[in-house]
Amino acid sequence: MTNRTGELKHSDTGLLRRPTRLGDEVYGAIYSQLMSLKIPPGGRIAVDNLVRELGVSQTPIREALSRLEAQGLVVKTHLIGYSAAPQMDLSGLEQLYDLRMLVEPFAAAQAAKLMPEEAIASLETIDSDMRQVRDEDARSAYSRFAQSDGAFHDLIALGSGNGLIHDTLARLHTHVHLFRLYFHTRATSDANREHARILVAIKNRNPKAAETAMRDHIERSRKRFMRFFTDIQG
Amino acid sequence: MTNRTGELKHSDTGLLRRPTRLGDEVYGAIYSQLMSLKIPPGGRIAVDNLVRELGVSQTPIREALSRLEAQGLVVKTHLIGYSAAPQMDLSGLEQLYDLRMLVEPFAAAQAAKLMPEEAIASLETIDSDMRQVRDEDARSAYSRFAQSDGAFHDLIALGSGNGLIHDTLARLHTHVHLFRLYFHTRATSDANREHARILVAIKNRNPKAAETAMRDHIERSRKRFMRFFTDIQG
DNA sequence: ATGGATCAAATCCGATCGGATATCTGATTG
DNA sequence: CAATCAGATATCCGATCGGATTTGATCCAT
Repeated sequence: MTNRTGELKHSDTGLLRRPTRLGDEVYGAIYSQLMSLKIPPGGRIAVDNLVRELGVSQTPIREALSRLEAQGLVVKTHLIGYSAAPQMDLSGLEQLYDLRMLVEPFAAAQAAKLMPEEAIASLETIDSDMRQVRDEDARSAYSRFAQSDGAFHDLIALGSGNGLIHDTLARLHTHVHLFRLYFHTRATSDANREHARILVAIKNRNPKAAETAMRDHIERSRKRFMRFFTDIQG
Repeated sequence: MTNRTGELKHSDTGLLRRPTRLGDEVYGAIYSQLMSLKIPPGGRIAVDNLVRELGVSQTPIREALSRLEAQGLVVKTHLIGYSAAPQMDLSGLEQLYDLRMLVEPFAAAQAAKLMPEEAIASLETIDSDMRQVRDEDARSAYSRFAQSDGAFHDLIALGSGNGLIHDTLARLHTHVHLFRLYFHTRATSDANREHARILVAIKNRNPKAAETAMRDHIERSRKRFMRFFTDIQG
C-alpha cells in the first residue's frame, strides 16, 4: 500500500535534487503490488483502476507500465491492455538459470578483481541480514530473504564493472519471479552457506574461486527449485 | 526512410492481425532516423518536432520513445527531454563484447542442436546476401552489411530456443552501435568467412564446432573494431 | 569605461491532465 | 445459433501547468 519511492535502479549520485517524477512513484506502487502478489501473475492491470486508486492521470501510469513492460514484469496486448507477467513455467525457469549460469560466474570473478572495498562491506551487511531472518512468519520471512538475495546478486553484478551485464541481470528480476513462484516456501540455509563462499572469495580478491563459488551456488539453487517444481507436478 | 511496420522483435506468430498501433509506426520512424544518423548520437530529440514532422499527437511519440529508452537507444533526462544514446566509447565497446562473448557462443551451440531446418535456410539466405554486397556506395553498403550481420546473429540467438537470451542480445542493438561508430568503414570479407564457419557447424548439427566458431568470430570482430578504435585515437 | 558576473524576464519544452474516439468483450435478443 | 447492442477499456488527441534554458539588462570590479 505504501509506495516506496526509493528505487535501487539509478546510481543516484544526485548532487542535484530534481523534482520527483510522478511516474517513479507509480512504478514503485505497481512494483510493490506485483511483489506482494496483490496483483497475481497473469492478473489484469487496468489503467482506469490505477487512475482512481492512485489519484493521478493516465499519463504517468502509462509511463510506468511502459517501463515495467520493458523489464518484462508486465505484458501488454494491443487493444486489450496490460497484465502482470504470467507465472514462470518450467521452461522459463530453465532458460533463466541457463542465462544466469553464463553471466553471473563471470560477474563474480570480475567483482573479485574490481569491487571497491565499501561495496564489499555492503555485501557483508546484506549477507548477515539474511542470516538474521528467522521464521517468525514464513511468508514475510521468505519475502525478506528473496529481497536480500536479489540485492546480494545485484551488488555483485554491479561490482563486475560492466554496466551491460548489470542491466542484463537486473532485467531478469530473478528474485521477483522466484518469489512469486515459491512464496510459500521457507528460506533455506543452504543459500547462506553458498553465499558465504562467494563472499569470502571476493574478499580474498580471488576471481577464480569467486567464479567457481558462484557457479556452484547457481547450480545448487537451480536444483533446489527444480526439485520443488517436479514435486508439485507429481 | 520508409518505416517498416514489421518489427522483428515479437515472435509474431500473428494469427490475428490487429489494427496497427500508431506507436509502432513512430517507433520505426525514429529507429530509422537513428540508424541513418539523421539523428546523431547524443542529439536532442524534441517531442514537438516529431509531432509536426510525423503529424501525430504526443502520446504515441512518448510511447515509442519510452520503448526506445528501454532498449537503450535513447536516453531520457527528467525535465530535460530525450536524446539519442551517446556514441559508445571504448569501455562500452569492451563491455559489449565481454557480454556477447559469454552468451553468443552458447547460443550458437544450442542453435546447432535445436534450430529448425527452415530457420537454417533463412540463415543461408542472409549469409549469401551479405556476400552480394559490393561497394557501389561505401556507406549504404556498410549499412546493409550491418543490417544483415544483425539479422544473422539475431536468428541464431532465436534458434537457441532461449527467449531470455534472445531478448538479452537483441537489447544490445550491437549492429546499431557498431554502425553508428564505423559507418565510414567498408564491410570486411573476414566476417563472411567467419560466418561461413558458423553456418556450416550449425548445418552439421555440431554444437561444439558452432560454439568455437562463434567465439572465434566475436573475438576477431572485437579485434577488428578495437584496432580501428586505437587507430583513431592514436 | 570595459569586461565579467549575476539576476530576472521571456521563451521553450516536457509532464500532466481530461476528454473524444475506436475497439473488444460478453450479454441479450430475434 | 447468429446478429446486435451495451459496457468497458485502450488509443489518441489537444490543452494546461511548471520547470529549464536562454537572453539581455544591470551591477560590480578592474
